[in-house]
Amino acid sequence: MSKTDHLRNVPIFTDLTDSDLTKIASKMVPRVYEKGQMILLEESMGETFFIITQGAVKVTRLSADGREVILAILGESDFFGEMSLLDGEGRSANIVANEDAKVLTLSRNDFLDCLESYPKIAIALLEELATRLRKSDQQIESLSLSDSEHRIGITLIRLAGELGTIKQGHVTVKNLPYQQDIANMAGTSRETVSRTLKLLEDKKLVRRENRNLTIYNYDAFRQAFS
Amino acid sequence: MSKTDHLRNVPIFTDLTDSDLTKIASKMVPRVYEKGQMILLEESMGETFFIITQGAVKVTRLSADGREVILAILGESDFFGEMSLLDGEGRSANIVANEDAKVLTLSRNDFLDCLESYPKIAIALLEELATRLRKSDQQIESLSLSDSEHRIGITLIRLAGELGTIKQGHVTVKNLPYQQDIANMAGTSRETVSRTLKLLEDKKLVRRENRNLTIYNYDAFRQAFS
DNA sequence: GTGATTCTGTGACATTGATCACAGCTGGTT
DNA sequence: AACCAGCTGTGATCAATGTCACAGAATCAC
Repeated sequence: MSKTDHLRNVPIFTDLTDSDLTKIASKMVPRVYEKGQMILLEESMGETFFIITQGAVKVTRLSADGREVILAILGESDFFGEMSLLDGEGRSANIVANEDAKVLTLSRNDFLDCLESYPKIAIALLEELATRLRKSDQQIESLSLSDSEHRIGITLIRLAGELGTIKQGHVTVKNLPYQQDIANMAGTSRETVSRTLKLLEDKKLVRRENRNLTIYNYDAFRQAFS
Repeated sequence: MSKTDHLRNVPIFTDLTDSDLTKIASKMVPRVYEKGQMILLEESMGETFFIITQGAVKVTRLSADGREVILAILGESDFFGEMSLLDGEGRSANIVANEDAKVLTLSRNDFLDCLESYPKIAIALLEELATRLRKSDQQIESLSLSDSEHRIGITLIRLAGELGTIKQGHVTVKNLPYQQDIANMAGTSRETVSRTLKLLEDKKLVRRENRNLTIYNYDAFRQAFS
């Protein structure tokens, strides 16, 4: 797939004409990362905008004593790095390649030029940030009010939305993240995730085989946990 | 103060000329709310953009069983309502007047027109949303990793930032919110807030008298809790 | 000022879920 | 096949904190 084709799939660029896309694509520089490699470090100054063309990354924050919170897992056609370009603050999160990943990058100036030249991009980006803010608010609610079973359920829903494929009402997440990562997303411990997954399986809400997880009745599951 | 004067203080409008401001101001309709009055209900469709000219509001989400999370307390020159205008989803939060409040409102269409006509507004708004997202991420981290004492400390810092006044290194928050509200911001219980405030007072980190709270050494306090 | 209402302080108790410890699996490598 | 590393399952323990109960303050309304 050409750079331009990749850009077409990115929500904030969908409104543009092919010639505009090509113009932007010409400014983007591809990069490749291996699984586990750090893409961006907290504290460093943000100077680049990234679009994922292949693979997945995780967005994390680390506490002083090394514990990790996973804020999001991003996949193909998702983008990141826009935050510090927009408000000029330093990075607030680390980005690590969760699998081998390819990205396209845009420099700070080119990114800001895009925003000025194509108001539609700015508006689409506003839309995207609004959606993310909404998800964050949900996350804050669930961390504040829910017990671990619910938080893990909500996390599975998030994962299903990001990584799953729907087939006649049930969703399958292939290559489920490790329990430790699920725990870091749900704000709980690895052991609790282990126990809770078994519990959900006993309740016939999900099935696991190998590294895949199936939510039997996605709608009912969402009903029950949100 | 005239409508135009109020607008000038709002971050997303600061880059505009007086004549532009006046044009926008002419489209804004003032409204008044009494303390405790509901301004926006979750689930209703978002059709209005609000700017606070006086007083304060709280942004909350409610769980099924009636418990409340306070996502933010907004004061003069803050705005809200933009989220569902941007992404077209329903409201995700309730807004309640926390004290008697005056606001200016702008209809959905006028708001979107503004964004199209004045790209600077869109960019300033992007900046603001990026900042909010950053705060949400911090909040998620602290809910995931910190114990109740730290979460309450961080909440006091938030309140100091929103409502406090700095004077030679120590910050005073006049009219501290009720402990129940602090608890709902910090994701803990009212009783724990009571005990923790006393603890912080015993440690000589804060002082309380009447409804005011003083953080003795704001910088050190932030150091200790973030 | 008196009473009513709402907020705050504090002890006792119950419960959730973190942590520790270790055994069992699984998948990749030589 | 044998090994190793990293992931997962599971019991035991225990601390943090939510919940309940009630008394004492503060504030409000008349």
